[in-house]
Amino acid sequence: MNKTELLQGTLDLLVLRVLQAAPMHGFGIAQKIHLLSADALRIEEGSLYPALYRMERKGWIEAEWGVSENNRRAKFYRLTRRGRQQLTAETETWQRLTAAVSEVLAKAD
Amino acid sequence: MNKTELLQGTLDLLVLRVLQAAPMHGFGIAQKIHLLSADALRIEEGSLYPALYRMERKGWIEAEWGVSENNRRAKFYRLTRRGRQQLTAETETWQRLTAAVSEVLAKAD
DNA sequence: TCTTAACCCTAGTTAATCTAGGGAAGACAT
DNA sequence: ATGTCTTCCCTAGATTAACTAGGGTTAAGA
Repeated sequence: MNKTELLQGTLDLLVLRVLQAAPMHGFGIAQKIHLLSADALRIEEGSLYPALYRMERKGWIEAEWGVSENNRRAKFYRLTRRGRQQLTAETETWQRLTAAVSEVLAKAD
Repeated sequence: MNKTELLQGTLDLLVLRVLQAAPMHGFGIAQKIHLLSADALRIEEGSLYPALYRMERKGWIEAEWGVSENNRRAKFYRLTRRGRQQLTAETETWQRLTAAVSEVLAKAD
């Protein structure tokens, strides 16, 4: 079935949402998503870092090097204003599309 | 934002579900999804036919040529037993993943 | 000193969907 | 009869997200 453990298109949404709560480094973002989803969502680093780079390039997030809770060098990301707008838009799209799929699943007969 | 009007990975699920309700030809499947979703989901023919071909190759659906309601030559698809199993599995995956995403969206703070 | 864990990164692959076409044939109006 | 519209099917090539499968550095702890 799905090799990807993620619905394509949701990674950006998840990352934006987590960063809205608080600035965070990449590794921490992945951990938080994993934790909040009760193990259901697992973000591969090979997916995450390219995604962060993409989003930075689009101006949705900004990075700054710092030191993590574990005293490691880490790159902290935070939402920009455009990132907040993007989050709003993607959240709406997500709601609309999942509602639509649910409708089809429910009413197909 | 999303250029695709679909969450990737949901097309198979939608098609399987519609075919579970009744055998149908490709064009009709697209119409039915469009209708049931109240215009929110639109399946491009360039996405649909390759998807039907993939699913037939995987043994989830079977095709037979016939004549449509409008007296046109049309290829009617129906679910196989394995297609029904696949539908069950994909429905579960869908529920699990959307629930997980919702959790993250809700509890990130 | 060695291992493990925390952190970051990238090249290349895979695969789903879209774009942008093409074509045949029935229906219907003129 | 001609032309146009609609229904139905199909495909090549592009795009792009996410994955696989690596690689590397450095702090902590045994």
